[in-house]
Amino acid sequence: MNPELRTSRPTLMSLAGELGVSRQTISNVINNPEIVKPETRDRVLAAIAASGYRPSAVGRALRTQRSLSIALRLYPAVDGVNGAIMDRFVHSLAVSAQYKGYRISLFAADSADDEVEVIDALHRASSIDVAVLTDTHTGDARPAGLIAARVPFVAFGRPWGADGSSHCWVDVDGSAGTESATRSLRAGGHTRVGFLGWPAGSGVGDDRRAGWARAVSDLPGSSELDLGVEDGAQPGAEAAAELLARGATALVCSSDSLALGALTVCRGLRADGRLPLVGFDDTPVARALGLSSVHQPVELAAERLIGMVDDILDGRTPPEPQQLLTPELVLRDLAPFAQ
Amino acid sequence: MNPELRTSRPTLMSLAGELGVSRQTISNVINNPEIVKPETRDRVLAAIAASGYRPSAVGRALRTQRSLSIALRLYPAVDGVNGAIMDRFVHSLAVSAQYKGYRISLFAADSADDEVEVIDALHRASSIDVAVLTDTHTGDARPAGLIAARVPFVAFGRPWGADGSSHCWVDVDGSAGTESATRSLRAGGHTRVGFLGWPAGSGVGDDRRAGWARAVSDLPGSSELDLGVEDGAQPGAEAAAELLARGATALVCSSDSLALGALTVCRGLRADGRLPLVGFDDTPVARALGLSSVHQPVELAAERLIGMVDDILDGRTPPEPQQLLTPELVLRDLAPFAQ
DNA sequence: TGAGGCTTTTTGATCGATCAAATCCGTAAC
DNA sequence: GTTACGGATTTGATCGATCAAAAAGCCTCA
Repeated sequence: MNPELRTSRPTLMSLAGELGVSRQTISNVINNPEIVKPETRDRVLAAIAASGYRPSAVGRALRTQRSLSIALRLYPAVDGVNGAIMDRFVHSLAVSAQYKGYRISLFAADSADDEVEVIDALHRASSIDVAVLTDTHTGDARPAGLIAARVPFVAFGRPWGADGSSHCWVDVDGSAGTESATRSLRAGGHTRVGFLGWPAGSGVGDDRRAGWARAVSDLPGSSELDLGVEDGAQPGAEAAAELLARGATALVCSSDSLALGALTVCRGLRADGRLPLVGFDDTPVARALGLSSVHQPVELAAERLIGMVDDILDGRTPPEPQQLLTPELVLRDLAPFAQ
Repeated sequence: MNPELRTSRPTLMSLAGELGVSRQTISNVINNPEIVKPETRDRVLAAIAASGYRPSAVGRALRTQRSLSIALRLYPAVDGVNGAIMDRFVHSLAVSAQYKGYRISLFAADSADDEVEVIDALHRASSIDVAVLTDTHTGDARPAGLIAARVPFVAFGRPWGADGSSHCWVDVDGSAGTESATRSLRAGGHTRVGFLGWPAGSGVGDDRRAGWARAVSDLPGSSELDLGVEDGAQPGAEAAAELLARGATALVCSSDSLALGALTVCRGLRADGRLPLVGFDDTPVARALGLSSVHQPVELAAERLIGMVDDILDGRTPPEPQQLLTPELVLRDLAPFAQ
């Protein structure tokens, strides 16, 4: 290790020596100001400000047995337009965490099992107090794994298919988003609204499909206007063409990737500048092209998750351990250059 | 704080007691295995494995004065197609850091000054050992600020306009990327290759422009085929139209955002499936659309930066404190749906 | 004068590791 | 048979904070 870098920072002891008070008094000024005599407090605060003293997070963590760090797995950049939603989430989480005095500690993993293993290892090493799971899916083994390892955690995403009350989570109601998108298209006069989604079986995908289905349940023949394909622009374009051939005049998609693909095919459907096409996730591409999309309130989700973390670590039971947030439909006119 | 969560993890002391050896012996097995008698070592290793013991990162950090944490500022998700490059970088950094035993600690900031302040505070609190700067630009005050605060750091990006040897950095040679893109278009027969970039003045933008300029310096009249506009698809489309009007038959762009805008305008220039149009950053959108682009080796950059961090913290002088990496041109045929 | 009850401050112990130095032990040399 | 040596292991001190409890200071009142 490099000794040159060991800039001798002030410590409770060094500050106490200079000030002629005990270390505990300074500690109290920081953690329990109300029990210190006002004059003493002011004198100490001035000295703290002058010296630039900051309590060592390490010393504190050792004594209190709290690292105030939150583990978050970073997935490899996905090969598609989506994933941008995760950027926003990670940033929001960093902001909320910082605000409440926590730090986000990143890690990478090769698989779900590996993820649990890494989290467990970080936790056993007291590097982190708690983990945040993202991208929950049907048959997700991570919650059970973490419970077995006794690592506290919260999830961004419902425990699809499993018991929803076994742990804390926040999720966005995707079906509300697609339902709102579908009804908006119907309000525009469309009676043949198709759904361009993923193959049945994924929790998120089925949920988004369900919202569309609710909104078209009174329209006969709608079940033919439902296609499930792999995510991506090319599959989206092909499936969109098929849906139009079956008579659809408007489309709701499970992702902006699919919508991007559908864009070209749907150009003919344009009324005014707006396309009867709605994507999902409100990614930068959708904004750039002027594509309508469903916007997830990830900032809010992050804030709620950090609130739960705070409750858990302080020994409180989160008042609302499971929260479903409502997304917002963003309607846009196609960008001039894309028309 | 919640006492229920204090699962009493094994410690050096508890393990030592059960095994009948001293704590230091176990410590040695972990940190200096070669000085421990093989039989003892095996016995200790078995006990470590059985108990699931992991050295407390906190205890270790307190003693060694090294947190093994690296600060990284997370920018708000930018409103554009770009920024995706940062995703890849952050992920790569997490991977490389983890591999070398470091952790990435995220934080958010409102401004450059705030960023320096937060980093300094984290450093004074011993939460981090070192910081990684990204998005360096002309007139960047952060390096000087961190040097003044005596916080070690490395940068992803050159110190544009400033002394390049004052600190460690890794950057990608943007001009080599645009030059290669331009030469590739010329090899395809084009003699009127335009450059669609940003207004002069930004280090990154001027560098990318310079690469194009080098590659067309022998073609008279090329200087008219250079436009600088704000980043974005709409400005890109408008500027592309103007360049074509001036006689350009091929375009090299400073970003995939600009290229996305140019895409529509350039459709007529297509020869076979490939467009004489090259973007920059190789973002997911470019891949989705089948747009040629310049790919930055961010994984390598991250690896090199972590290597430098490792050198700095261990008191070594990095053998190559400033590194310029070469990007790679990725040529693609337009996706069928986008044609 | 000094005992009692506050408020305010200080002292001792502890969290879990590593460094540095001391001790232990078996073997070889004189 | 004692000394010296080198490998293996153990002991004491320390990193920087907080908790818990003791001590000190101050005012009141008998």
